Amino acid sequence: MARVGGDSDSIRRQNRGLVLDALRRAGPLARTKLAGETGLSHATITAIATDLVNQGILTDHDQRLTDQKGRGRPAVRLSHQRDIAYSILLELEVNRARGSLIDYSGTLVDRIEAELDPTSFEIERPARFLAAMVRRMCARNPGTEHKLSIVTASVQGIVNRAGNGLTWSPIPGLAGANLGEEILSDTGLELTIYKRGRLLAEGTRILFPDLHDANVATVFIGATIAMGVCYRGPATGRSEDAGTEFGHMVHIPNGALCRCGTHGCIEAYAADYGVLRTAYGVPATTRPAPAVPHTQYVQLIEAARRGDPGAVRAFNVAGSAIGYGLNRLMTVFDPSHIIIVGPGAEAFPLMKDEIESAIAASLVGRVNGVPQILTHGDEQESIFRGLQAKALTQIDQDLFAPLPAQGSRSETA
Amino acid sequence: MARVGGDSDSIRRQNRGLVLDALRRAGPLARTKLAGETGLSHATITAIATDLVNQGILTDHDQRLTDQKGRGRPAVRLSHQRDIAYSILLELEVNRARGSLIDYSGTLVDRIEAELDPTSFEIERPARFLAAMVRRMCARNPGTEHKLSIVTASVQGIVNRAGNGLTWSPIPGLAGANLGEEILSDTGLELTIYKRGRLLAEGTRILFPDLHDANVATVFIGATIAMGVCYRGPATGRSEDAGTEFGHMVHIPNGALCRCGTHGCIEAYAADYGVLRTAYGVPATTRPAPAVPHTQYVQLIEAARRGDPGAVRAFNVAGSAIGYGLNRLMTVFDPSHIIIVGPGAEAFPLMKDEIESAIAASLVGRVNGVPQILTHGDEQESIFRGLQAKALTQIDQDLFAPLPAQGSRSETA
DNA sequence: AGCAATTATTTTGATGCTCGAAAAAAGAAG
DNA sequence: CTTCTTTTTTCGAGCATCAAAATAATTGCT
Repeated sequence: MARVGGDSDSIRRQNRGLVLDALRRAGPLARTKLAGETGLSHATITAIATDLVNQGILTDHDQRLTDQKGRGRPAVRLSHQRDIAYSILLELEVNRARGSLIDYSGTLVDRIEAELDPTSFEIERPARFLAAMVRRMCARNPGTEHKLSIVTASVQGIVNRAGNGLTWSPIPGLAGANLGEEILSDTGLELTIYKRGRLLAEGTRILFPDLHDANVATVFIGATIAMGVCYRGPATGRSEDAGTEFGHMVHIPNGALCRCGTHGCIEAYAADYGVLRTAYGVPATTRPAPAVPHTQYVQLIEAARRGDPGAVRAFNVAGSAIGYGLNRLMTVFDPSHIIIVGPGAEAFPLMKDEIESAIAASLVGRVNGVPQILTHGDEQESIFRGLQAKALTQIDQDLFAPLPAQGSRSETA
Repeated sequence: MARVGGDSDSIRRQNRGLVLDALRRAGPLARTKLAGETGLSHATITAIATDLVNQGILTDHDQRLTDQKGRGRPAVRLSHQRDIAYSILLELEVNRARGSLIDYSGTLVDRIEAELDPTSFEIERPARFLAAMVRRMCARNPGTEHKLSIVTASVQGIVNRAGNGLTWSPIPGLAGANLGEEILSDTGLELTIYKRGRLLAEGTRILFPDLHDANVATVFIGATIAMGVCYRGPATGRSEDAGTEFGHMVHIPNGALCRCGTHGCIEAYAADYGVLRTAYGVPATTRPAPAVPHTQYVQLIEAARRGDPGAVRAFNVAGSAIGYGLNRLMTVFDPSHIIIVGPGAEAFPLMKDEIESAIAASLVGRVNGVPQILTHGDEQESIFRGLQAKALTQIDQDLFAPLPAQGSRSETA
């Protein structure tokens, strides 16, 4: 029952967090700028910076180089000490896996890519597969293995309450496994799992800096339909982000068959396989193909642009499914902006009218207006950025949380 | 851009908030218990308590009375000083308005009830009507007017971004008015507006203490359909609550006509007027009646219990609308519990099967299971409790935020 | 009645973090 | 070589917390 009482320790953590966070967002900064950015006094910044530099978390080495213009003592810019910590980012998707080793500044150090097929995780348990990836990257980059503080993964599916595994996933063989514990016992490393849609939202927002303070829903349209939301609390000022199962919101009860086995999901109408099914008049009860070649989807977009009636109709149906989904979402979360990412961004003009009219057919859409809709094709970049931001923030917190100061053993001896 | 840096002031506020909050939740407590409850040290509790008692916010007068059993120095219990502040709670609904004057301990001091009809706010501007209510209660309770620190209101409809008015409301004549500013300029009092569904959720959760740490969706079923959610952040530990426009989520595109003017809203199938329309075979395009007598709704429940086919079917349709709404909600917010409040709680057994099968027809429902569904008939109590909790918490924060200590003017003189 | 035991609260001294103001540092300009 | 400007550090307080010791207020026992 005991609540956490604030003490001078929590405030130190908070202010150090502020400093590290400001450096993440704005790049290398001089102490004076940091004071302005964080709202702390110069004296405090000096104290914190000295501490962090002594601990090897920050460095002010050779940062005085550039844009020294006017007179006065030149500013020394602080930046993250790149080699104090490393992190591995794992991206899992239906047909590919990618591992990235980044340093504490966020710079990519090494990368492994692998193809997956439906049997991959029958042959080798997912945790073993990922552990092998981690080990291989450590081996290729000597000196990193002891400084590897965190492993994060992007996954598709429904994450369990504990956050260490999946209760369902479109990736065959991935669900059920308690990835977190298995990897921990295998490699000794903590794994943090994030839903892909959530990272997509977080990462895309980073790419649209103007939307930093906005409520945004990010929709991925491609082989699946996914969504994440970024919410900025009006009173608390706190920013939260979350993944959703938007793609599996029921659009039409007992409707078209979805890959997940349910009937009538938005995905079954708006993902690539759904659009193709509609376009070619394949019965909506037909089991979806495992994967649609990218070129086929692009060709369909071309056909619709040329006015091919079947293709046009297929994108109208998809737009309507997405639009009604957004219409329904808006009763719970009313975003000021919607961003469409992934291959479907190309097809947005073909779906725009249907989406907007479906939104306008709801009370909230009518009263608050249709949110502004933006597009961004490259979803891989978003996911990587999101994962990177999550990992680095978590390292920041881990690093300054447990350190009492330097020279703590002289006290106990 | 400047962030808020933590300082000793913020930590004082936080810890005082902890103390006041613990007393709200657990009633009068001795300093020792308070230390255990808040996690603060005894020394700190003494300092804070002394301060708050000196400021007249808390009192330890005559609280030693009861359950003194064992030996040792008897505990002195602290409680809120009842007459240091008062608050007025306004509840606005389609056909009634209620004002309650409560003291700082939350005790009801006075109450005014009034009936509303569709022309009420044509005759008198809503803000004037409410201001008159406030003034009348102050006049009837001498000594309160200078101690009235806050006015809160429960409203139905869509609250604007600024949070001081409504952009739409089912209460005729209420939307558009900038209630907050009008009341401020009329009475000099700050008005805080809360969506009724949100209070319903917050208040109902207070009535189910076991659900304090759960994610709950509270659905009101009656003359309208409303919903609020209480979310407990897994990582942050922060608890948030929010209102939704669940009742106006589109169930069937271009479906039955809703009171809001849109077609196909859940409300149009599941609110009292919707159920009656279905039961008596009235065309779904018929304009809804302004109000349904409570007895008529109860009679329909009775009829369905007896097995009357039209009535049974009407509740099945309603259950299906609500169930698919929950099904869709769960893609965005996955509650562990659902609470049904209001007149419709009585009809829950008639809708249970439809609701649960609709939830089970979604991926999330299938994978994570159907949430536990509870009922609670009295929605008035929930709203009052929610409003009370909001008002008192806000007073707590206002009271200890701006006070630098006592005797601050001797410094400046 | 008087003293020991027990539990609640307050006092005391120390710690840790912040802040404002003043001082020191590091060049640029003249 | 001196003066000016801007950045960074130092210094002395202020303030809220905590642990431990002291004090207060009762009950129970002799």
